[in-house]
Amino acid sequence: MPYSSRHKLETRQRILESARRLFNSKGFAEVSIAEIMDHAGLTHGGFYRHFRNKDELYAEAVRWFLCEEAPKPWQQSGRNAVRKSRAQRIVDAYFSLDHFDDRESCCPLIGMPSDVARSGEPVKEAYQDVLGKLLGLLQADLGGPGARERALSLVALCVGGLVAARSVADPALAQDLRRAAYRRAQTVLKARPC
Amino acid sequence: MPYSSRHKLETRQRILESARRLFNSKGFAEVSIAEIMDHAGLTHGGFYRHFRNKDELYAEAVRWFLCEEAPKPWQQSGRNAVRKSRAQRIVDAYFSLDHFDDRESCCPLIGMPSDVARSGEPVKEAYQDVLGKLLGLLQADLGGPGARERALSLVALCVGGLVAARSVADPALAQDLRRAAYRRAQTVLKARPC
DNA sequence: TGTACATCAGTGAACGCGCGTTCACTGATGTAC
DNA sequence: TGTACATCAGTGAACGCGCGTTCACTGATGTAC
Repeated sequence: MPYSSRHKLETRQRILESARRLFNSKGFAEVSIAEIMDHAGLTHGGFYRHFRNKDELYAEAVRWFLCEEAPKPWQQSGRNAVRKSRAQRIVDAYFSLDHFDDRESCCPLIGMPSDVARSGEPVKEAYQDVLGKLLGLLQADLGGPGARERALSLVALCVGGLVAARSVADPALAQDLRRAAYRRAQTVLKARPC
Repeated sequence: MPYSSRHKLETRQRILESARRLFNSKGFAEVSIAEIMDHAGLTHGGFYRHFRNKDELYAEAVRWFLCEEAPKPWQQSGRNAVRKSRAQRIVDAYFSLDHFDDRESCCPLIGMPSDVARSGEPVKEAYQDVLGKLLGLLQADLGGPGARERALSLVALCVGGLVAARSVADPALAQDLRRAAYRRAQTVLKARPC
């Protein structure tokens, strides 16, 4: 079996990374396989050595966000943010202006939600894996009896605050939405529900 | 000028209604002009008597949700829900299972957010008109100094709670997300931020 | 160690298809007389 | 009131294009000897 399996794996990962970025910023239907392969430094024909079809790639690309070597904002063990809990750091990173602006590399939870809602089960499962990961991190960190409930509403605030803000024409309104959701998330983080 | 202007307006509205439903449930790129015209009882060629192109239709279709004769859930003056404030009724309707399930006729805020985020200014302006309408209703009803801030976080919870729930494979998790966001919205409705 | 071979990742032309858009035409109907 | 006409909403064939997918081929490289 020539071409080491390591070589094939690396190529596959380049395709996935290229796909993740393009799907995130342009959406499923607006990205062609040729474009994805081109960004991965390949030609379109080779695609089918790695994936069965475009739909399979989509599900894998969503999930790829979890496996990616590149550190997620909330995984950077913030050495200069010693006082902050991990949940606090996750929420800070999620609502940050950088994350809002980064259409290519942002979390797929905010990059492609309505496309996923209209996709098949495999894609929704991949989305759920990402959402479950975030939910689990938050819940574990919050602890206590209401942890899951609080984590769920934090996820809703994260997704809604950024998705709505991105879909609005006026930048001032967008920032108001993002910041209001962020402040509300702070109250969820800091206190049990009133 | 044969064919009364009333006739042309009615045809235009049939196209908009058809487009709104199809864009909501399938997304911008996944719907063809022929399909929209077919659902409106017309053939594709006549489309360009009413709209300049598909993009223009998209923006108009988002905005059409506001003008539509069909009553929005939160506009039904609930005669049998006398005790509830209008803001309360809006939030109840928004998070209802019916609204969650209705992919065709749901609010475009939750039907097409990520498509809109990737579209041009006219589409974002239309989305903003809808979001602004909801925001204004909530804010006016809440009243007081923190009203806008609370209304903004309610919108984030509405959008995030339903959009995330729709993109997840496990129905139980979807309902957990929807209900947790709803309960959190109740605390925002009932009390000033802690 | 060196060589012949088999494998299969990657190439690029080709395919059929559906799309957005255009256009010559039809025919229903408001208006002028 | 009745009729001829002009307008333009709606039709459906046609266009060029880019897409997902297939396939015969190339050539790099791991393995067997």
